[in-house]
Amino acid sequence: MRVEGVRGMRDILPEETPLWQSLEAEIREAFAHWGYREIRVPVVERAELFSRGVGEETEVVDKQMYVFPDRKGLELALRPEATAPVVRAYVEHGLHARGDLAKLYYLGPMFRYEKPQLGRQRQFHQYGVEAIGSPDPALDAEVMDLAWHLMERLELGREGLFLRLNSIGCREDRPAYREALRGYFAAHADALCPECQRRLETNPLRILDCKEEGCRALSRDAPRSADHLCPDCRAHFADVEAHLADLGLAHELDPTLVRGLDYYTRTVFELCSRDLGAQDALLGGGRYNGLVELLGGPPTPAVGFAGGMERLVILLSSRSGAGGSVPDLDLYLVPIGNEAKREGAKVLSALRRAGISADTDYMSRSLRKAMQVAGRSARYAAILGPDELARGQIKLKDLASGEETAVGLAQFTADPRAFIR
RNA sequence: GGGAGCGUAGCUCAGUUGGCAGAGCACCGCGCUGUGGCCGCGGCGGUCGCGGGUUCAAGUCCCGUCGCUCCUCCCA
Repeated sequence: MRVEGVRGMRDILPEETPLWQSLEAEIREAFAHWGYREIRVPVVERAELFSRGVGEETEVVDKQMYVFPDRKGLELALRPEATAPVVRAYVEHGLHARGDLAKLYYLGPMFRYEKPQLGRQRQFHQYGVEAIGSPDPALDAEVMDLAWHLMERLELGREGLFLRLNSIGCREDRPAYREALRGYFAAHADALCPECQRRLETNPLRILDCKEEGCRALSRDAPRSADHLCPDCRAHFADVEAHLADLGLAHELDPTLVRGLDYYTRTVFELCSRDLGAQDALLGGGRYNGLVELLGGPPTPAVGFAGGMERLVILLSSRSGAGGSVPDLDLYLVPIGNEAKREGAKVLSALRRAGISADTDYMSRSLRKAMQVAGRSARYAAILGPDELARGQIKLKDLASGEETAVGLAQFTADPRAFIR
């Protein structure tokens, strides 16, 4: 009986891992240049962290979260996003006590139960930053600048990218806006889906990103959040736009952009690619000035974003010139006969300890076949047989030039770097 | 959540009105006894995604199921 993998959770095979590794390295380096330090939080959290932090009514929590009781009945969840866990850790470890801006980044798997397709898995990988502790609109802009830079660094270029921006106001603005929405939608309640008729009471904001066609049609003419901002929020938004202009970052105002998570306040944004199909969002984020307090910390403003690794992998691997097999090994040992094989194992061990990547055949291949393997996987072949053993030598063959030289076995193992460049 | 398509060898895919499951690549061996890349010959390799049904006979037709992909939606 063959046991298969779980739907929506995929293996990243050795052919792909080099791309993932270089991507991770680029992300880490970019984040470090912007002053962020890595934080690693657990994959499993209490379910209530997300239902309270992200919002009970959000699609992510309500429909997509993996929730399960542990052996003592505690409700746990596989994290669907990392902002809430990072803020939890920030509060729990008193990072706010330093009275400074905490600039944190993370990288890792997230879990959402939804229909898998290209660029959307149930286990997927996100990278993201959280800057916790400042309300400065310049910081909003800096975070977006970092997002842009990351794409430039990956050579995804500006031409296929665009920045969507909106402000959804603060908690004080929300009631008025909510009432405006409620009033608007209530007048057309019979055209709403049953789900949204319920949302009319619980969370009218969510109606704006309902999937039903009827609700979407109504949403197009719904009141806009940007028209319901308090003076402070309006000023903040204007400052953010001014700073973006200073940094040379073009953006599109999108009044329907509300983002799927409840914790956002004021600034929300998405960085999208015109080269991806339906899953065009590369990264999204915004300000969340109420979350730290909501999770038990002092009132603390914050901004951040998160992006999907899978979508970057799609873009990067689809562009030409990706891949191409370069030999992984410095040297491939080809022994002839049992005695050579035993002696060869010692040689290999010495080479590896000297920092030379080396391997040999364990498949009982013929000499010819072993040479073939050497030819495609290494820069040098080392041939060790009865003749060489009798002379205390080993033959080194440069597989690119075909040039072959016999060297003393003892000298070679003592200082292999003198022979392998 | 709604709609459509596709699952055949490790990989890419053929498979006719239902009639002996194939090719290329990869892998292994040989030509070439201890030397890779080119070439030739041979070989290994299959629960035809899974489960039922129709039929003398199913990879092929029907139903279900699982998986993948695409559109829509959402978003990362």
